[in-house]
Amino acid sequence: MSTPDRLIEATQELLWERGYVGTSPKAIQQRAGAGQGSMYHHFAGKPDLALAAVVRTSAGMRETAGQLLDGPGTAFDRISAYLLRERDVLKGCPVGRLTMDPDVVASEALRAPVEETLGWLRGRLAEIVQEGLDEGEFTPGIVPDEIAAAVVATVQGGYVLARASGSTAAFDAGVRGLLSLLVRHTDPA
Amino acid sequence: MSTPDRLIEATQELLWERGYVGTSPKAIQQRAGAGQGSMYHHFAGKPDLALAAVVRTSAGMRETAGQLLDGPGTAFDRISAYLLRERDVLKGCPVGRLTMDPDVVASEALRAPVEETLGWLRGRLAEIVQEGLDEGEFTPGIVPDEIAAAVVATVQGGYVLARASGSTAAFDAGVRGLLSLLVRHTDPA
DNA sequence: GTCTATATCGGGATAGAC
DNA sequence: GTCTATCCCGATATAGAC
Repeated sequence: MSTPDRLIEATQELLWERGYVGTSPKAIQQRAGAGQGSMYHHFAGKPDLALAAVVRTSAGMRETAGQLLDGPGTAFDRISAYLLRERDVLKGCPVGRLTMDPDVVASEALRAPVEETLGWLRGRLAEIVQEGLDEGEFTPGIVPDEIAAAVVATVQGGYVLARASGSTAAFDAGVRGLLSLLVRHTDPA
Repeated sequence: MSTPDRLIEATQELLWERGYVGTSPKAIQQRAGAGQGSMYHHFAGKPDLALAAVVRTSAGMRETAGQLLDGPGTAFDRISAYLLRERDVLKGCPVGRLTMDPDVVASEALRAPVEETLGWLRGRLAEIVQEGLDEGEFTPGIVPDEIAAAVVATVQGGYVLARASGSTAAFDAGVRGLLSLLVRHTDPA
């Protein structure tokens, strides 16, 4: 792999583990096996490198989620597939995590891909809920955009509960709770 | 207010705004209007001060949430009151935020109050759901602990969505979505 | 109790040799 | 392209005067 690629990948990992504030250029260089000069040759600095990493991480998340949401089955099936997919729960969400970073939120450039990605996810989920409504799969009256927001929030908040307790149990409980509420709105006819 | 109190309060604010990694002793001193020597006289160092701050913030959150959860009304009313309470949404949760801080999660001492507080909240909500089940207010079959986890996760994840988009709308949408699913499990008889 | 001085280290980057 | 040298500043304290 090329040096820029290794630098970006190392930055992706470190942003996930330690956030923007907690990630130093030196740590990036060491993990990438690249020297100081090499890093500053390819990238303007920490913000530049972070942007490249965030963009790549965001694209990866869209790819992963998209596959599940575009998959086969009913609307409920696809939402379930997204919620129940295997995750490294205790590591949290590499995209959502960034919203707790003051420097990321303060930077229009860095926040943009985060907003886009989570916005896309909500939009895609809302479409699926709408499809379910159209098919008569859900009880009329629920609002697609609200259900979509609740689904994404449950996942993002599940990470918080899991990390607080040091166990994935809380994440699973939240997901099951949401699904148990949603399932009763399906029409098995 | 005493100097230690001002130091703790300044630390509470900074931990909320910038997290543990992003908060420096110097910043604390400046916000508290205390000198270097003064801070190190009253507290052993940054971890010690942070612990005092986290404990106090946790107690405050229990106090606030407890009042709403112990309030009047049906189980659904009290859960609604908790979800719909006024919040500084874009600031996020001062307790949940800490779970994204690697140094907090790595420290048994610092993580303990976070775990306790969120655990207490889930437990209290689960009790209320159970009361609702006992009263025949909810459709049988839902699992109190799971619903409780979903409720707390929706709030914590709602903060993430709000901060990502720079708007409180996503938080509100998620909460309304969850309530819309829950309300249909109530028995208005 | 609070102040100032001092110390060490790492963050974040630039400069110029190779 | 990559390396090493160098720079400045802030993070996180300790020491000792007042």
